[in-house]
Amino acid sequence: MPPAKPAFSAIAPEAGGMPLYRSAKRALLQQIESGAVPPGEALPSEAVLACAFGISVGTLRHAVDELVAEHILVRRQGRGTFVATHGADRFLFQFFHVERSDGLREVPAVELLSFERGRLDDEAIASSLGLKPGAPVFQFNNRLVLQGRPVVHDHITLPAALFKGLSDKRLRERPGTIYQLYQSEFGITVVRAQERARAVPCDRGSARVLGLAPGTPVMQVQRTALTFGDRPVEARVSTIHTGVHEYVHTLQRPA
Amino acid sequence: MPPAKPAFSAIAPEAGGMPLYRSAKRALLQQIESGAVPPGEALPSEAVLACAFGISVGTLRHAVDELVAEHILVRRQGRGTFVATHGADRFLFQFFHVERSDGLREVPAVELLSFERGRLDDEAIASSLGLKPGAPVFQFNNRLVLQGRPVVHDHITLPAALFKGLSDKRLRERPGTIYQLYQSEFGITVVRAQERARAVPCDRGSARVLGLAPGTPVMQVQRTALTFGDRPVEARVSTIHTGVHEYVHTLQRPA
DNA sequence: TAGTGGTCTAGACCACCTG
DNA sequence: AGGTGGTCTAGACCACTAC
Repeated sequence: MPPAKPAFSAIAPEAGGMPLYRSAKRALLQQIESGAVPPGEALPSEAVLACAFGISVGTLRHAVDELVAEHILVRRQGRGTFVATHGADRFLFQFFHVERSDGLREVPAVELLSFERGRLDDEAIASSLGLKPGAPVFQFNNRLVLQGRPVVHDHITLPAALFKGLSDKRLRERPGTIYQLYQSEFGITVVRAQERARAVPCDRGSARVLGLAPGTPVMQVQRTALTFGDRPVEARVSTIHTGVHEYVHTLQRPA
Repeated sequence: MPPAKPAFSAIAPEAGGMPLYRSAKRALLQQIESGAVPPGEALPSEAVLACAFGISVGTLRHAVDELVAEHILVRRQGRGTFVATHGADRFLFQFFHVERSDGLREVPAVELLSFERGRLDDEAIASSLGLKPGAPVFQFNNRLVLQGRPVVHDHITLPAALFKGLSDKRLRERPGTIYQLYQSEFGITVVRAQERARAVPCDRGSARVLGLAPGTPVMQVQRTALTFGDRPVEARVSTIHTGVHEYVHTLQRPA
């Protein structure tokens, strides 16, 4: 069954104790998650939505405000409110934190080094994805190149159940970023991620990928990428050569 | 002159093209920065403020909403709206990102290892603080201990002009976190920070502090802490032993 | 010109906290 | 009981975009 046509029905008043704007937010999220309003598409206008939900425009705006703050919706004055897409811009500012020491940022060039379908044997990855060891997964390795230098080695694990039909060909021939592929080809929108970083001596595999001597200190970042409802969809181990480039982090949003 | 009494006067309508709620936000920020409403104190009620500014309550709330999102104000239902303070809680969740691999977080025990007043000679630190090389600064070293293990070596540089009268005694005898000291003793509120991380071989100094063999891979995090208006107030180099502990980072706020 | 989101108003009632 | 912030309404006008 293809995605159902959007259906914004009146909000059930029996929602116990929950403020109306929360109910409206949940209803909007549900329609977005279900694919009834695909990424890039415009929602009905605020007036129409408020009427459909049986609430005032101000209350609806409160709900939309929160979804905009979470980068799930994007408002464009005079045009409408749109479901967010994974453009290269968003990827760069929200999910890619490596830049040159002088602050230069660019979209990395990606090379697919290996690709295989197999069964999950790493227990840490299994638990971060909420899977049992032995679950079918795709695993592949990428080399990310910035300013002509290999800087990041990514080892990525995806639950096979969520990415049916993924192949090295589709990965190689994708037009944009990996998260754009997840979204456009598999209907999976990454909305959030958690990362844990360590400094480790570079192992032989990453040393070859990055052109380093084994044992060189590198940053190892374990990322779990999450979709709506904090459901994990990707486990990634990034090995970063921080000679010329650095891992950047701003604590609290810029005003 | 001690901090002026709070003066919330009508918003100048000649503020060119700026929305009223932005003007209100600036006016609130100005009163907070100037110390007219010290950290921990309550603002006048929304009704009073709106009346003083000559705007409606809804518009005032819009301004306050943004300051709450930036952790500059805190709302407490039934009590009032307060200027944020640097409690240990806030420090832990906003500025301290080291936790044990299993997720255990705790407030670190801090030991002051050295303290001196001198002149700035590091050019990178000078530029991050917006100072000229040779400017007078305080520099000191801390060891942070978690679960009985030395985990972080901090090297901190403060502009002497902003921290007049700082001494090793006052640092050692402070009751709470360092940022609480900045706020309560020097009127400096850290609202934001930028960090750049690298993996490096541990140098001799940090190796001694952390009880490691020199050359062990460690994370080196350079932080610039900022106050209102993005003015830099602290430069810090943290050297982190990521054997048992990790550096944690969540991309985008939890819903 | 018509439709969208952006700003703003002037109320209302509720939930919570303090006295 | 009285004051606070939290929610909600039903309008208004403006700025921007598309056609």
